[in-house]
Amino acid sequence: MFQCVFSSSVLQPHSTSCLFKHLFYHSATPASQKQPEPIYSKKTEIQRQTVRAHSVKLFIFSALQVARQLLLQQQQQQQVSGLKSPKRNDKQPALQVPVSVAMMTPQVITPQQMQQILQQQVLSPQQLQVLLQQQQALMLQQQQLQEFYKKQQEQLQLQLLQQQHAGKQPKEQQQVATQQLAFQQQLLQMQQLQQQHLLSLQRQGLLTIQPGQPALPLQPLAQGMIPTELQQLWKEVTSAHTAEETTGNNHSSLDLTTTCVSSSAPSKTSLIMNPHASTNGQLSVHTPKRESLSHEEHSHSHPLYGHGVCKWPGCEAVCEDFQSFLKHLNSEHALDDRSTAQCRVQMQVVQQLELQLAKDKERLQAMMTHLHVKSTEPKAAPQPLNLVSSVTLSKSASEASPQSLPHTPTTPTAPITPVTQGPSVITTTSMHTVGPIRRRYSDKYNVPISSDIAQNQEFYKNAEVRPPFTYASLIRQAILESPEKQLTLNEIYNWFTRMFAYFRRNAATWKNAVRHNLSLHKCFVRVENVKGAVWTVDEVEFQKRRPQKISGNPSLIKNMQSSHAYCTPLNAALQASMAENSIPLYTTASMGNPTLGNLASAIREELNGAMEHTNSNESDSSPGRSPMQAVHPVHVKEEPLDPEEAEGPLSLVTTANHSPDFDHDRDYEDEPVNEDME
DNA sequence: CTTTCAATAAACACAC
DNA sequence: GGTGTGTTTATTGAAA
Repeated sequence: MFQCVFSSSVLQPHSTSCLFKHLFYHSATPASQKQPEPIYSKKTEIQRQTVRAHSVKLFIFSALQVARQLLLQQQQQQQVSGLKSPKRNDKQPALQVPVSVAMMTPQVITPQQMQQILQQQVLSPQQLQVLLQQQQALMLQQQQLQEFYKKQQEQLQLQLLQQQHAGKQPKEQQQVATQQLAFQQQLLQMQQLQQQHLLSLQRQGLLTIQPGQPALPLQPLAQGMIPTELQQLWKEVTSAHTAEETTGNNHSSLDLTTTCVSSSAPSKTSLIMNPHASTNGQLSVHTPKRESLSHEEHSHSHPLYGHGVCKWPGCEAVCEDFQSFLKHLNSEHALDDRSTAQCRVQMQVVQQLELQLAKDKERLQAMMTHLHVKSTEPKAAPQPLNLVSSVTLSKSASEASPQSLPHTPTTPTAPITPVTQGPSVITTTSMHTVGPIRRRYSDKYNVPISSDIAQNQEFYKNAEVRPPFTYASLIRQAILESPEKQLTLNEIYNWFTRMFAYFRRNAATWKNAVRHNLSLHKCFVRVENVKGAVWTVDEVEFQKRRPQKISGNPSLIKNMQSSHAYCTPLNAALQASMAENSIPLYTTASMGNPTLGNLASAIREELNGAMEHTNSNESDSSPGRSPMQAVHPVHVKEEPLDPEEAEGPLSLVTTANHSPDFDHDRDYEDEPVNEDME
């Protein structure tokens, strides 16, 4: 099947529809064949998907971490239930709330569902990042609730034992029971919240759940007790203990993220909910929790608050202190459809990833092994990595049945690694696009082109993802990567096709674009020689036009400039890159934290405005280089074809001094340019 | 809403 | 005449 990919790369369709036909012929879906989509709709779809790809990168990468946490949580939960449940079954069945079961239930989200989620493209990468943090916070909270519950149960058992022996202290016991009840209530409400999130998600169309799909969360939650029952019990108990519970320490009781876990002796206070919360059937758990976090010490640990900025997805409102943040949170991010929807998405993702985690790990391992071996392998035999094969498979699958049946995890046809049907498939599927894009691709995310290309080299080579850079940037990169800083047009072509699978199709289109850019931009200087002509880069010219095209997420830029906050947003971009491509192998730290080297390099490059990277493959990960150092002085001959521009050492009009085979895997490598030039 | 920028398409010229 | 290369213009869409 991946032959199809490569054949289509060889194919030079005159139009996108031609390509579509080609693909559709290989597709099993008659339905898709019936849709003669207009070219421009394809274009927009393509660009949507290309952008989406970056979201997906982040999405998958971060979610893996969450899934890991989830697994931990599950283990703990098993411990809890295994240890505690048998003892207490007969005594207080009403208190047998399966802690966090709802969250852990492996509700299978199909790749299609995920794809649907992702295709909505409602969330920017940054939003996803924050969302994931939010999700992690939720998980953490549940975990801690769980632990606390465990401790409460232990305490209760202890007291029950004491009572059995001494037959005293019913009050204490009741109090503990009350605490547990309250705790369970909180759990329940949390899960209700989650369910509500999911529902609103569905309502918004963020998530489409097929009828046949397993129902999502929260059914297991009430396994031992139905909500109304809990409510009733809660009312009863709280009415009995109102006095002591509502007195002083609401915060300590609710401060689950800190106190309950850290202190071995859980607060004896009640886990009472906010009074106003209990009046309303829809208790918002986070409201009391947020308030409880009003301690300064907690502010920095709040996942939605950091560096004076609200980290709610897409918000980033500045809050001077934690209190203002809380106000902001409660006012701006109330329990509405949007926030709940986002939360739901993450829940689903995490649950899916939980199932996928083991497989992905294995796959990652295989990929690492595989790619490490072939890192410098020429592409004479462009054996499609598993990535590519998965692209192809997923493409066919998704085209064949966009929504019908989930990918079954049983696709072990791949020789080395199983072709996963999870995020990676979604990634490649959603970004698998055909046809030209009329889009302004201006160095997305502010990730420097050389870094991005270097980090995602393998990915770009194998996945038909449009690099998020302009033609001008790419051409420049191609030229600068060459030893002589000059390339013939054909060599530029070859660089494009070699480095980017995306440019293995629609050759007429993008080659025209390349020529157009070469001619149009003053930064590209044509130098003639006997053999023909080569193109060079006038860096001054290039830098002149660069400030205008700084686009990307403004918040990203903003955050990147604050040295403190650069970790999160830039991280998003880097993680996005790393998660999507096959490179995490080179940066094994990527599972937890992106490599600081790359980070620093990226930041440095970005803050320096623009700097050249020559052989980005090796040099990009080496920090500590100044922009000037990056410029190549070799074989540079000042020849101000544009005299008004060639004002500095950056003028890179070079001589036609070409070393023959700087490019081993190129078709046209045997075009040594003569030394002399005119 | 306007401007700017980039992508795309296409016509044309020229050389081989 | 075909092809590759290079230039130019126009259109379109996205973003500022």
